[in-house]
Amino acid sequence: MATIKDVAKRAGVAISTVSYALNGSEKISENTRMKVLRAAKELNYKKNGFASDLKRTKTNTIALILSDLAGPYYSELTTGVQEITTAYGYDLIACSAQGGPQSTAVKFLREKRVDAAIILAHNISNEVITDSAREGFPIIVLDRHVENDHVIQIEVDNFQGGFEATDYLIKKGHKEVAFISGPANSHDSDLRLKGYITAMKEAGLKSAQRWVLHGDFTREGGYRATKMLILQGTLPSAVFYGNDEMAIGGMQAFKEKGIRIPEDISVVGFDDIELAEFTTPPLTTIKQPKYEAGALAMHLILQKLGGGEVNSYYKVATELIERESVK
Amino acid sequence: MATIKDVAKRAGVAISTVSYALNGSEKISENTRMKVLRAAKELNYKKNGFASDLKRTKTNTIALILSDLAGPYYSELTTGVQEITTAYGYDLIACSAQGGPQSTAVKFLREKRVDAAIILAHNISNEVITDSAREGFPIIVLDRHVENDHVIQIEVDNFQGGFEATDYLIKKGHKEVAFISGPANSHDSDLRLKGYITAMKEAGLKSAQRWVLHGDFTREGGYRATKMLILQGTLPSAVFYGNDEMAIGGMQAFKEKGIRIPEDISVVGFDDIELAEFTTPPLTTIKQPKYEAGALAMHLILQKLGGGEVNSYYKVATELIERESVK
DNA sequence: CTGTTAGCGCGTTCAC
DNA sequence: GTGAACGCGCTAACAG
Repeated sequence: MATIKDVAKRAGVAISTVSYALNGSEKISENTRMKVLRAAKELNYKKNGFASDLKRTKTNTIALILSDLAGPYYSELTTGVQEITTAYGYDLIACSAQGGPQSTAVKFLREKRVDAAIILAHNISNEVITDSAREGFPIIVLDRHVENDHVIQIEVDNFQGGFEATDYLIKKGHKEVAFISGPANSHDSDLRLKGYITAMKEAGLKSAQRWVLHGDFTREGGYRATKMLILQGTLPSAVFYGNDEMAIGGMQAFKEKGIRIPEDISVVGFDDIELAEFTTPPLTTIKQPKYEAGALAMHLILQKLGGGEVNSYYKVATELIERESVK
Repeated sequence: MATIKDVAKRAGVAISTVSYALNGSEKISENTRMKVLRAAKELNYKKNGFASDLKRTKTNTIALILSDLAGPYYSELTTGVQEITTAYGYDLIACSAQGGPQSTAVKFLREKRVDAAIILAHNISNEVITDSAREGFPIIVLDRHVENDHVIQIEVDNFQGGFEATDYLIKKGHKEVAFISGPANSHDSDLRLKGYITAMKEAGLKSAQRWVLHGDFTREGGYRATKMLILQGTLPSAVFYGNDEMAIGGMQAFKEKGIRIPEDISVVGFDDIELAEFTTPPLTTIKQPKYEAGALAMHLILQKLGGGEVNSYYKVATELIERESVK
């Protein structure tokens, strides 16, 4: 691998001259620049990215940290982030938090391999985050709660979403609405549940214990929870699933028992994943404004990186997407 | 940010001692090690990733280059890559080739910011690839053709897949089969088309010009091509779409015209994307062995990195997934 | 065995 | 346009 030194030698100039010429500085004559460019080409010279990052103490790249590179993939969020990133000449890499403290994500965070990070991963500990957070290294966390001066939080309004879904069902005439929750430690699921309970209460309805079941945000979990619901004998008239994946699993369970949606039971999900549009029937759900969240995250990063001040907490609103799974 | 120097000072030892202690060298007494570790902790010391990469001239990370981080996302492929990567202690990052020569992907490739790369992006030029390829920097390209000694190719057997799909339709009794192609410059689409033509020919059937339509691998493109097909007046009895996205668009077009699948017309796709299972009716398609391709790619990289020799071309077989869109 | 010195790796940038 | 310091961590060689 040719280094800048080789180029300098070949072009017959100083190393610094090569650096200036290659980086488009004004102080180099057109003539010398050509010489340098030619030499670089002949040697197939490529600069070593680290060396330059090391010197600049800036990498110009932002990390998007996901719990698992292999999805479930938030393509809208990524789009939001990506558009802003490229518009401002930053680079974006995605890395996985799979593998705990050994994961790529943690390594990049700790070792300052990027200028800023957007974290959308529940499988990375708060400790790692607070530990890496510091002045001049903006970290944005999505949908989680981290107490730290240098961490900025963006949260989807899960409470409102839960409320909205339940309220919609109630307005449609449903009086007995079940809720299938996410995993026990999920902050999101908790808030959706609170929204559900509040809506029920405000409508003067009871959210009976036996109609709040436990799922885990997976299709399989939704399927199992729904089986249990069916086993209980009497069915509610509607089910609000904590997310779409579980709703899909649940619909599968109903289908197997010959329970029709929405004729026999109504179903609402949460997230509005791409699949939601393609289930039979298409799933009514609460859309998370992922694109907006992503774009906002990048905007905040740019502001911080530019030395500006921003708030440390943002909440983005959900939206009800009416399809055909509710009667 | 504390550096190794600060830690040395605080622990009252030399810089090299700190380095040895932190990297688990034998030559440091337990006592000193503790002192160093404590000092590092107190200062919240994190090593600077670049400095060490620079010295080692090795990053221990592999890049997965995608045409667009925001998908269409090959989650199975990623899984294949990811599993091997983590099993061997390498880091994996995904980056986008969106933005041409300015893209993150190109930068990482040229500037040697990773130890190896897997490229699954048609929007990156062959020139960039051959230009970056060199001894000791394994590059694997998926589903594309690059002439270079240092580039390893893995290709799905698109010809066989195209043949298989068409042959299946023929065996089901279809005599008039249309094909909707991908974009004009797509090598993949070309081979699928060749497979289609060969199957038709072998069965003694004509692949009439008007039944080979042009699409672009998008849902929208499939929709438009299908509209055109319908406009032509007489319908074939089956359509083989160059990929699933187009098939989904096409099914939409048929539905709008009241043409039933599979009663009135049969449909086969290609890829077996996740959605294929959820369309109405579920889509019969050709599955690409993405997981295997990803795992193979990583295995080859590890071998090359370990100094081994590998072939420069691999072909992986497709598989027909029968669902309900064919009569 | 412990710790130190010195120099490397490569590009950037300041002072001349 | 140039020389040299610098960024930061790693490691060989050497002294204690």
